[in-house]
Amino acid sequence: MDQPDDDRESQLYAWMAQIPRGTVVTYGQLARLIGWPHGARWVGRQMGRLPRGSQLPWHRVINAQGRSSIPVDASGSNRQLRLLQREGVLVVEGRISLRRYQWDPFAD
DNA sequence: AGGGTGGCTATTG
DNA sequence: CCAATAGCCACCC
Repeated sequence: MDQPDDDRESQLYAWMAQIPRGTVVTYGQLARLIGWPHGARWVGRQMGRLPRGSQLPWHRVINAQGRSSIPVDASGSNRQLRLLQREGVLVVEGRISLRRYQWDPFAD
């Protein structure tokens, strides 16, 4: 039993919109939240295909190792990590402590 | 229609 | 800690 791509997409966006500033989630976590436990890779791909001009916080989505999965940009640094630091997330050796910063959607 | 490829992950050594 | 491995599955030729 599967569901149309549009549903998964809108569910994904809905969850993303809730991720608070200064916190992060993992690809796998989002996949589970939309009821698709093995959809982590698809989630990752979607991050690069977000609607133009969307305000969704793609940068708050990192991998399960607490690292950014995007390549360094032209300036030689990682855009995603810069954005996260700008909102107060501590990045040590290119890594973020999930224990400290991972968003718990059910803690509210 | 079939095989390669990821913005992935949990597990194992 | 890091690296290799084996699952995963929509997408894209």
